[in-house]
Amino acid sequence: MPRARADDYDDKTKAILDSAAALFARIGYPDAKMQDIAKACGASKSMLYHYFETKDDLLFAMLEEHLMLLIAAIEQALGAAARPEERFHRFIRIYVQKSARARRRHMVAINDLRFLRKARQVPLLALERKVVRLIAGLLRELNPGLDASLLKPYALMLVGMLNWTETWYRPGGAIKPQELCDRIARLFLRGLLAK
Amino acid sequence: MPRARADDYDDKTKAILDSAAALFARIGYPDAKMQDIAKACGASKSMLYHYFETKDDLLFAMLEEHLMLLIAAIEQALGAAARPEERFHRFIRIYVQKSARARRRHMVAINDLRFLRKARQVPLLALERKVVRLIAGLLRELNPGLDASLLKPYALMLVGMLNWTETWYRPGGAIKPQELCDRIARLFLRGLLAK
DNA sequence: CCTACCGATCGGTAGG
DNA sequence: CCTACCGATCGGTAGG
Repeated sequence: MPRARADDYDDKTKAILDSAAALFARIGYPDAKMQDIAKACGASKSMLYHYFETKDDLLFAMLEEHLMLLIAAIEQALGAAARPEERFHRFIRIYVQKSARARRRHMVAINDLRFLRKARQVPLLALERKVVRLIAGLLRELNPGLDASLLKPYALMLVGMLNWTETWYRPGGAIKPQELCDRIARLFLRGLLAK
Repeated sequence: MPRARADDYDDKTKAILDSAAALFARIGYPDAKMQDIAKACGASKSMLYHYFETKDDLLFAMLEEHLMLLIAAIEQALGAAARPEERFHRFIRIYVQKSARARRRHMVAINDLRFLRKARQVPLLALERKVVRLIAGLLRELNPGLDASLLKPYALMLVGMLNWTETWYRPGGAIKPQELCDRIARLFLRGLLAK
């Protein structure tokens, strides 16, 4: 009979992913060595390989979990019983006002997904496209007159603006997160709806 | 009397940087080996080290040249004798409708600058900040009533939208480059100026 | 779960 | 004696 999994197996998996995400976000996936991740979470390199078969598997698990959580959060915001404008604001807040933990993972998704081999990227890119589809659907509600072929391009313009905030915006600075969300939402909405 | 530098020294330098930029843009700086760059431009690895002391020097030279050319092009577009709105459109066109060569370098600037060590990043980050300053100055002309502390955040929102196009926009697709530029410019301008 | 390693491979450099 | 390279290989380190 195989030995039961340790009680704290899932906790340790999360701890490893948190340490790795912080390291990947700071120095990037290629420069983050398994040795460094191990030290950061008080484990041995061998222990890491007990939880993840390869370094790529670790990155994949991190990004898959993050993107699925992000999609679930977006779907919840978009499913609310409210006017499209209100749901748009909710979406922006979900996307920008993430926890520090989610922000680090989002940076890794933006910067380091490309270091997975193509076959491993495919399911993650499908999740990213689902985010774009959800946004495009919301834009259609906001501006029913917009040519359908332009919904995704506009969604991607918005995603670009939002993702880029990870490179320059610091929540502790002069602009409060709520204000940033409002300004981005208003800029985009007015631009989209202007006659 | 020292032997003169080979006549084609500058040509070879450019050929190396072009091959390296294409490779960096496709697979990223860390995975692009000096050996691969050498093969791509029909040179030996030793020849590369004759032109660039280290791999980092090669990346630095590529990005410094690109950012200085970009700034020069932006300054020319902004210096034109025309209304601010017209100069804004010129700026967007400069930034989006780059040559394939410049697009590859821009992708490298976005994705791989972080793999230089901190000290080497500093002068390049200063050039990037100059781009933001130039845009912020233009936004001030477009909307003199906007709080000065918001000029750079708005400039960065625009930069995000523009830079992100490198990840999804293909010039050969359904949307012509000129149309993309017009849509981005109008979206942002209307959003910025809406009452 | 650790130390001790391996097979492979890297950026950079030697002699000529 | 210089610069411009080449073929070969170094010391060190990575993931596993």
